[in-house]
Amino acid sequence: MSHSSGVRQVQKQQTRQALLDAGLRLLEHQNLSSLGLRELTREVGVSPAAFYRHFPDMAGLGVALVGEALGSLHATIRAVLAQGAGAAGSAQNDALIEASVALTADYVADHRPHIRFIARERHGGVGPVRAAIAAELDRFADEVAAGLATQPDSARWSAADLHVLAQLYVDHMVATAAALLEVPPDDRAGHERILAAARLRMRVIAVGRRHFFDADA
Amino acid sequence: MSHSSGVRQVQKQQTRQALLDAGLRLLEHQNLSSLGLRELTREVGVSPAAFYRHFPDMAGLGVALVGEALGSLHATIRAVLAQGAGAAGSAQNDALIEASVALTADYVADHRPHIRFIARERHGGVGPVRAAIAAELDRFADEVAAGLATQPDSARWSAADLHVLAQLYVDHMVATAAALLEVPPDDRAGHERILAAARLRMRVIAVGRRHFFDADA
DNA sequence: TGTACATCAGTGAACGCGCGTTCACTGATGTAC
DNA sequence: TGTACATCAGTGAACGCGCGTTCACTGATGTAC
Repeated sequence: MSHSSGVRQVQKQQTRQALLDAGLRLLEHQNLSSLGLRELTREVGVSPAAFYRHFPDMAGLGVALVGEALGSLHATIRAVLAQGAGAAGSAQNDALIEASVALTADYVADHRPHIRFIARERHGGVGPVRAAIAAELDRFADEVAAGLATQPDSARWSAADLHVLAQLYVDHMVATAAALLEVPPDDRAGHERILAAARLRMRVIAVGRRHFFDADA
Repeated sequence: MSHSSGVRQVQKQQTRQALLDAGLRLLEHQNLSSLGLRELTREVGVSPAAFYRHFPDMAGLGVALVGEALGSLHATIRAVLAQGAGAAGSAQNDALIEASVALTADYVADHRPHIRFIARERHGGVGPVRAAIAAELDRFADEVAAGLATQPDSARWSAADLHVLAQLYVDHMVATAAALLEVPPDDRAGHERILAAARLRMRVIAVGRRHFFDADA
């Protein structure tokens, strides 16, 4: 039988993970397209040729890093949005906004290098990586749109328009995450300034959604 | 005297411009940090060493490209915003939104490579270039904030909060420009879909601003 | 205007270097019986 | 359990190549008188 947990498989996974970890470390200050294969394997302590046992090329490693960076976020996002299901009124909305902003802040704090990588490569030069990021962000927009749809404030909204609106939320969260990266991790004041701005903008969007179909909108 | 329009100066400027033009062309499919000096000078048809007569390094060329890409936009933005000064009501707002979206669409159509470069390098690996882009976008936010301040819908807004809101407009325009780049230039349907989504999102933001201080906001 | 000297944009050769990829290999792990 | 064979992650050497930077240079343009 094919032992998926044999010693050999485990060791191979360890090397693969070491490549991903070292890649993330080296990508903190450079683009994926300027990261060298030899530079990476040197950092890990394996021979250059060993790289090819795990990835076909650097784009392959980049796509794997996208999964690592964003894959675990879907469940978390759905959980946050579920707490707002059916809720109405500005108090509930504010609670949801606060939860979203806190989620963003926590995730950036815990995954700085991953988020930096995503911000760098989102519009970067490596096609497959750009496509992988776009696909993940699209899924986020799907999830946000589904979450919005459960709220009374979305009553008169079509599914298509809610999806367009969801993209605005996602873009804004990515922009907020990128802004947080520009500030040193221990700059609490700078950090809080960015989060306060994010809350304000999200509130404007939420108010706009609620009043969008008003007579004087 | 120092002839600023002597033959020598003119020729030097021509070579400098040729470097910028070739750089922009080559950057259509790669990052600034993976653009080679020899690759660039080969494209222009000068010796590698000639590069150093014009720029200290690639980051220097990148910063010059940022100025080329965004420098001319400030006057245009101010002109568009001025047409909304003092105007109120959703009709005027829609006209202003339409003008902003049209401006974005036209600028992207006329400057695809420049905008692609900005999107790539905004969070890219080259520090001075990132800083130059951030500075230009900050100036845009200043201008948008000043434009918003002249409108009745901003009556109850503080200058600081208007500036935060202005960043949302700027981020959204950049996101729209980046989305336009993902679609082939001649795909009119895809083009129009992106612009329609941009209009919808801008209208949500505009409605949110107007009703932000309502009792039930 | 003409002449003698200064400037400086662009040249071309040279340098040492690290790159990505290939290949036959080794030896620990896995499998069959 | 023990033995003989298969698998395959990682090795290490080799390859040809293009890179960024330096340097003394050339010759057209500019300046002084």
